[in-house]
Amino acid sequence: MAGGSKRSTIIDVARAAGVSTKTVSRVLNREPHVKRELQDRIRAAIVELNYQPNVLAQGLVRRRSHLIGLIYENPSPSYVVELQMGALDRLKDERYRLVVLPVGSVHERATEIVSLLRAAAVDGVVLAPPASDHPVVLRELEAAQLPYARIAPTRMPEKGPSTSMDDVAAAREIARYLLSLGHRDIAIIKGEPTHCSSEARLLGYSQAFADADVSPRLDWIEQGHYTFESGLEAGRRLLDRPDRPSAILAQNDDMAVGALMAARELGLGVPEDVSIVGFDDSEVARLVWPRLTTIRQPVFEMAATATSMLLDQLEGGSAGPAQVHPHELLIRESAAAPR
Amino acid sequence: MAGGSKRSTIIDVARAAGVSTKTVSRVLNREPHVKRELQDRIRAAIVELNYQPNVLAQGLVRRRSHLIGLIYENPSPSYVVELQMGALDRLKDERYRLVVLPVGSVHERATEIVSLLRAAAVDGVVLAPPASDHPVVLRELEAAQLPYARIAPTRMPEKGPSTSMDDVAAAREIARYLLSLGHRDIAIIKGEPTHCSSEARLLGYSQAFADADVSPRLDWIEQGHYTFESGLEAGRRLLDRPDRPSAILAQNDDMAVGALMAARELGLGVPEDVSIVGFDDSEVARLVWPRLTTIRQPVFEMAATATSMLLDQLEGGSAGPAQVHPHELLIRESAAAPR
DNA sequence: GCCGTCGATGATATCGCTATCATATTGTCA
DNA sequence: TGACAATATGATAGCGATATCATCGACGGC
Repeated sequence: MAGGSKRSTIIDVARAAGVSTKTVSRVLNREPHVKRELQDRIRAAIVELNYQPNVLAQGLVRRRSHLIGLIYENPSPSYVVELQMGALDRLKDERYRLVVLPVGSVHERATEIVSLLRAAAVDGVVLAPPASDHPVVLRELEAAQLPYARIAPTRMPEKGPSTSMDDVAAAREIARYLLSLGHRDIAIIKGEPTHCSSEARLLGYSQAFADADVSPRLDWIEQGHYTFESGLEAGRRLLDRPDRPSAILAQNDDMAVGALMAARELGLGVPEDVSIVGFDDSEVARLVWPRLTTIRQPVFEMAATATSMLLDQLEGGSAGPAQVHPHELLIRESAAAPR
Repeated sequence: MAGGSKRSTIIDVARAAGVSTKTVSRVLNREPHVKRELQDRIRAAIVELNYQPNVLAQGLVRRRSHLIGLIYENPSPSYVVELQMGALDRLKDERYRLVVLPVGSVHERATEIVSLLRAAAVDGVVLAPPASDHPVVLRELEAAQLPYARIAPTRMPEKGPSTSMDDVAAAREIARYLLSLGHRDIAIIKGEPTHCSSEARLLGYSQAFADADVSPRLDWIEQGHYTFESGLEAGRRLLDRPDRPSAILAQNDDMAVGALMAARELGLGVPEDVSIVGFDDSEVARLVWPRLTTIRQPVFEMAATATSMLLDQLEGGSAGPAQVHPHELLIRESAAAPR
């Protein structure tokens, strides 16, 4: 192998092949009008010298860093990893790279996000909830002319390209499932209030209740934060009372697992004494016992599509319409008919 | 706010402040020999124009992209996220950004990793297992003169800066714990064979067995792959036999949860009928019931320290000695004395 | 046979910044 | 007070690529 200790430049390649740098550049970028024979000679020189173009120099002149940012806040590892995998899957054969930019709280530092992105020199950004729903973030992004694609927004559908699932329909579906099992005393554990998805899911639940002529009890609606701990506490409050519900709708799996744990603490069997369902189909949903009945959220697909949309924009194409990915009700063992 | 649609350059700032670009550059980079009054004027111009230096241009001239790569293969989301959080925590106040580079199988594409890194234009790379243990990867990295820092290597301790935990001692400790509860019929579920940690942990187990004069049964050693599914299958094989073990040492938590599920399928109570312990203290360890007795692996700390070591190298400092972070035996409910 | 077009190549400016060196201006000490 | 160092600033040349424009043949049509 060529063991040169210093990286070779386009000039070295040009010299080795006996042509101008521009011609090398033409070959590199697959521009037309270079004779076959010359191309071969240049390609050989590139291999010989183990040449790889300097991405920074390319970026400087093309005004493009080939860096894509991914903004998220979600604390659930499996959600985050799915998100990243989806984005990376789309980037695999491109020369774009992914810079991860978790933000402690999008809500609190919405105005800082743009300068974070500018400092990171990304060409564009994929926004996961709740950043994808934040008006300030979107406004600043537009002011800074930074292309973006939104994952699972619930508001302002006209703003920028987006990929989503139908949160309302999904929530309605899982609530209807509980109702179909015969449950009428159904409690709800809501997610983080700053995430709009929690409102959308709540709406879906209410629609299902209305369809079944069941009126939800307000004192059975608990506020959580999409975390295991908040689910545990909410579960304790709901289940440790004489008039406890026969089923719990948790707005994500982590909280559902928390509620599961609360039931266990109180000696209640799931699903015999209380049914518990989640939302997301995160990894734990399959790992706990009983395995959670839940809604599979197409996180990977949404991330991949959003990344695709962003790339289209960066390459000068059009945004394309919002794309909705299908969800799926996964029936497992954590819910059954009430006794 | 300055609403200029085009980004301003250092030239604009220089013009606005009535100085040369070099002087602006000096202020930007905190070089000495600029009068207080001038500094203030330049800073004001920077704010006024909302100027942020072009990272690509800086990188081109400084031969530095300010990008750090993170290579990992581990399929466990909570491990990956911990790793990233640790690295990001250290990078928070630096101007380096993190590019995530998951690799399907380090073992299969060891030689491609360097060209992947060169294409990504990273200044250096943090290697998580098993890349941190792979001789080919390390050799190629050195040939390419790409600085690296290793997380949790088990071999070749002299190669490059590294942070680790004492896998052997940790494994010995958790095995000793099972022995101290009175278990003698102990099975083992091993992890991915290409990861050296699985050998180290096995060694630790054997040391504990030897200390207690217990000889391990070879037919109670199952091969897994650090995944839930492999743990489930191994658990089924181990527990569905007349001479089943009274305890299982799983080499990570995902497999331990799999074994837990297998026990449940077979109607065995944990820990009454069989004790199961894991390794890692990943998120699920606290979410399942019974919660897993396990070893807390200081992943976050190792990642943060490794990143720190890499940064030191990049800034011209020395590598520093290998650093060992303490692990911790976490006693929860999944293990008890045998009946 | 002349002009226009297209194909193939090279020379050079430029992207936005920093390094280097040159050039004042001031301060210090024998 | 002169010499020399230290401070303060600017002019200019790159970093390594690409874009633009110029150049030079070859070809085809009338």
